[in-house]
Parts: sequence; C-alpha cells; structure tokens
Amino acid sequence: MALQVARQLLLQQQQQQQVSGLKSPKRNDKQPALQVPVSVAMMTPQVITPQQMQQILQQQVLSPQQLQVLLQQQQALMLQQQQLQEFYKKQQEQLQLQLLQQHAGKQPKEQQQVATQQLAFQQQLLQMQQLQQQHLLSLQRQGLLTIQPGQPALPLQPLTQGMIPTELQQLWKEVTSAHTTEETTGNNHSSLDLTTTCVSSSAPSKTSLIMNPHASTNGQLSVHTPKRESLPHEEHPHSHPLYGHGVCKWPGCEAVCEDFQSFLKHLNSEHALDDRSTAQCRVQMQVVQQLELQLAKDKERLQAMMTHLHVKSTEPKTAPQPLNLVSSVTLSKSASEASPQSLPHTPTTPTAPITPVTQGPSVITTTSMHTVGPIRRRYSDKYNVPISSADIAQNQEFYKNAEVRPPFTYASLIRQAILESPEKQLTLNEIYNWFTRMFAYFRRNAATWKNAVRHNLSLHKCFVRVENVKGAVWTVDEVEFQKRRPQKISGNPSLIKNMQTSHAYCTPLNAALQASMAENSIPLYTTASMGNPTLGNLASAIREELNGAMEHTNSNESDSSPGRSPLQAVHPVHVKEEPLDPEEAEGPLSLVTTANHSPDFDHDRDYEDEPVNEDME
DNA sequence: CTGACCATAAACATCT
DNA sequence: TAGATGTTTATGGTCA
Repeated sequence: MALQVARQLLLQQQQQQQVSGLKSPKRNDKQPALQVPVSVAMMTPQVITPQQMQQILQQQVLSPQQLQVLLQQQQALMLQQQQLQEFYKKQQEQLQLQLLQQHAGKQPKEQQQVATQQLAFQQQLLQMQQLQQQHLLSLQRQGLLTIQPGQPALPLQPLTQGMIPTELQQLWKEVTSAHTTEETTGNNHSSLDLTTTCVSSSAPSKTSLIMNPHASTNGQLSVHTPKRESLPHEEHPHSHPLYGHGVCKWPGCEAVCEDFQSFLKHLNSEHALDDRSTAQCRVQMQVVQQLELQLAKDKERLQAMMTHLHVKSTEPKTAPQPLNLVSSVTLSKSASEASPQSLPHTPTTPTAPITPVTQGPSVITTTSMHTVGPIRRRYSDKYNVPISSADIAQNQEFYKNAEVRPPFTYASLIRQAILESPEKQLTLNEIYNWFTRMFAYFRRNAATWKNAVRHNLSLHKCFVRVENVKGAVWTVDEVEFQKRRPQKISGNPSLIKNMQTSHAYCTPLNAALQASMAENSIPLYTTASMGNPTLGNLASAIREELNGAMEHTNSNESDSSPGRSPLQAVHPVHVKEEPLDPEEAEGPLSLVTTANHSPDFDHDRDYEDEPVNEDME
C-alpha cells in the first residue's frame, strides 16, 4: 500500500517535472508558456510530498522496535485520554445525579456535600490533567512533541499530527505483523525493552523514546542516504552513515556486522524497502517534523535573545550563534542601532548613499528568509566580524530599515524574491519591488541596481524568462542555481567549520551538507515564525538545497543520485543557450524544481498590494 | 597567475 | 517618443 502511494506521488512529481520543463525558450517563442500547475503544492500540508516520500523511501530511520514503541506510546496516550474522558463522564453523571437529588431534597447540607464533591472532582480532574501534562512534557523533552504556546495542553495532541490514531494503530498492526512481534501486550503501556535505554519518564506510561536527537537527525534531513537495495558502497566502504564500529547504526538495531559486506547484507535483508519500512518512515517523518518545529521555536527564542542583547549593547560581538551562515559579510556587527555611517559600506558602490537610519530592528518578524544563496564577499569583508545566520534572519528587519548592503549576490536575492512569491515567478517590476521592500539599501540608486538585476536575470541561466499572458515573468531554474554553488562552498571553510561545531541538531551531517545549508540559510533554521503546515515544504526545500549541493560537492555518484532514478531523465529545457553540462542529465533535477508552496503560505502576496514607492534617486 | 564569480556600467534592441 | 524590459559586452575586484 505504502509503496503504491509512493509511486503515485512520484508519478505526480514526474508529471509536474515534465510540465515545468516546458518553460518557453528564451526568445522568438512567443507562445504563452504553460504555467506550472501547482498540483503538488496543492496538497495539504500534512500529506507527504513526493520529495518527502522519496526521501523517506531512501531513509530507513526508524527501527521496528522504535516504531512499536512509538505506536504503543500513542496508544497509551489515547488510552489515557479515554480514561480521562470516561472518568470525567462518570463524574458528571454522578454530579447530575446528586444535583437531582439535591433538587429533590433542597437541603443545604447536601448542597455543601455536593460542593465538596465537586471540589474533589475538580481536583481529581486537575490531577489527571497534570499527569497528562507531565507526560506531554516528557515527550516534549525528548523532542517528540511540541506544544504550541497557545495550545492547551490537555486535549492530547496526537503525537504525530498528520496521523490519526486509528491510522497509527493500523500502522502498528502492519508493522507488528510484518516484523517479529516483540510481545506487544496490546494496549498495555508496559515499556518495551528498548524504552529502557532512554530517560525514563515519570509519567506512568511509555514516552521514553529511543530517539535521541542524534538518532533522529542522523544524516536524515539530507539526501545523502544510501539507496536501499543493492547500492554498492564499495567506493566508501566505511562512510556509510548506518554503519559504524562494526554495528548497524540503524536506530534501534545495533546488529553486529563483522564487516561492511555483512552489514550491507544485513541492511538489505533487515531494512529493506517494504511496507514496514515505509510505515516506519512515515512515523519518523512526523517525529522529525516535530523536532523541526521544536528547532524553529528554539531558533525563535534565540533570535529574541539576540535581539535583546543587540539592543542592550553595541558590542561588536557576534554572539553565540548556532549557525554561522555568513562568515564574511559587510555588515556591521551591532547592526541594530549603529548608524549607517559606522557601517562599512562596500567600496564597490561609491555612490552608495549614507543616510542615518534611526530605526533599529524593532521586532523580529523573520519572514521566511528562504534560501539565500551565495553570500557576497567583497573587498573589506574579510575585515569584518562574521555574522551569524541568526543575524541574517534577525537582520531581515534590519535590512528593511537600514541602508546596509545585504551580503548576498544579486542572483541570490533575485532567486529569493522569486521563490518567496506564491507562484514562484515574478515580473521584473515585482522583483524590483521586492528589493526595495526588503532592503532599504535598494531604495536608492535604482538605476544602478536595477540594471544589475536585469543584468543578472539575463546573464544567469538559472533565471528563466517565461512568457505570460500578461507579459513575462521570471522563474528560477533550481538546477542551474545549484550548479553555481559548489565554488562558494569550497570558498568558505570557516563556514563549514562553524556549522559543524555549532549545529547541535545536525551534527551528523557531513561538512558539505552543512556548508550548503549554511550557504543557503536554510529556511528551517531562519524561519522562526513558520507554522507546522509549512514544515514539510520547507523540509523538502532543504532537501532540494542539499540535493544540489551534494550532487556537486560529491562528484562521485555514490549515494545520493540513484535514489531518484525514476526521474533522472527529466530536466527542464534550457532557454539560455549554453552547452548542457553532462552532469545535468543525471543531476538532482528530479527533486529540485518541484519545490512546492503550501497554499496557505501566501504571505508574500502582499508584495503586489504594497506599492513600493520605487523611488528616490 | 589564472579562472571563476561577481558588481557595475553601458550600449543596444525590443516592446509598450 | 519615452520609458520599461532584455541582452550583451567590457572592466575591474576578490578569491581559491
């Protein structure tokens, strides 16, 4: 079943890919280009996107035991909730009964009794609630569950938002039947042996999940995962992320494998692609989403903290940032209230105006600073203190107000603008507007930077002009964009290093991945305000980013590419006549151009509404 | 030193 | 015709 779903999704993706490949040729082709249908984007956020599914299919992240535990926990939670409800119901009945009696008798003494009973009941209820909250907390502590701030803790939030309990149960059944059942005692919340390997929670049931952050993120946001069957790892006999120290590192497995060959055998036999694995992955995906959400929240907190600190002091320090996405940037450290005069303006813009900007980055609203590409390193950059990713996100607001040159290339910014648009396409004028809207810097010298924008649009083949009914819009060819980055990555070792040392959630990611993440300021980590629905999309966007980077940084085909085989042949038609790179044929294209937008992620629509006074000179 | 990348400037063409 | 939109070339700086 799951396989069928996966295939279907892949098919969808493929179709979309094909359509997206019909971008109109650059010139002399006045045919109105087909607008890419956003079929995938229309999917509900909870639905697994093709990318995700594919990703999932490539990753076997959850062991049967883990899945079992998860499901058991879920069941236990449900049971608990059920019990609570029953309890509540009984109490209500009792109360009603008593109230009836009371009405009949009308005796004050009885009233008192009832009152005390009510009190007792409420206390009991409270206890139960506390118990559950405790439980939830423990879940949360383990990164499995994220309680929304405004969300009442009591109505038990399903462990996995996208999966209804019955579905989970079904999954559980499937899994247990498919796999060697470990004496699962049904609804009993007795912990499995595996659960004991974790911090046991004080809650009366389960919740000790075998998933530590490491396990859950063990190379998994990435594409860099082994293809499941018969993928030879001979090239990198010891680099398999699931194999280490003679042990299968499949979460919860820990099977001892003498050598790599036996490990492969084990991997293929025990963790093959089947319904069970798929189910595991689905669950795991939900778990990961929760983790991501958690991360986003922490990120937000961090930003708030940093904002606070920035406001407090003009100390040119970069703060303990978890992500150092931009290692060299022409941004003054304490950008906030430092007047632009103190900012190192890029010498390349002699005409760059210097006007005092009084307003600092008031509030951190952190719009989804999607994936800003290569950072712009120029001139005096190296003399500046590196800033962090948090700074970038944080400075979104800053850039809006201060006339500081954004440390990104025009190409990156253009791409950013386009990707942020609902349709992933913008007219030239809309791009202009985005620039002026998002960056105070671009509210001046319009002639200069607009020319630069046009120049970039024309020059880079990653930007595709699409004839529209109303005119022409510009879109981004992700594949092409990805191609441009490797140099950047290699160019910033410090960046990589920072990533490696500081990013707790992604420690297992290899340097290239991290670097690429850094390069693109992965939305996930810079988007504090995003909601859960967009997680999937963002995550897929990340994977896309990583895809591209991996393809290029790891020129050896090895792991990543084979998994996407079904779509390898499909690639967009190129409009800027340049010789097709050979790698293009087998590139990461299968996933890249299908970045989908959540339908409700249309906040960028206001770009049009908001006529930027496009302006002063 | 070289090549890749980038920004800037500008000439030119085409479209509205 | 003017301005917007695209394309192309030239030049110079940075970096690995």
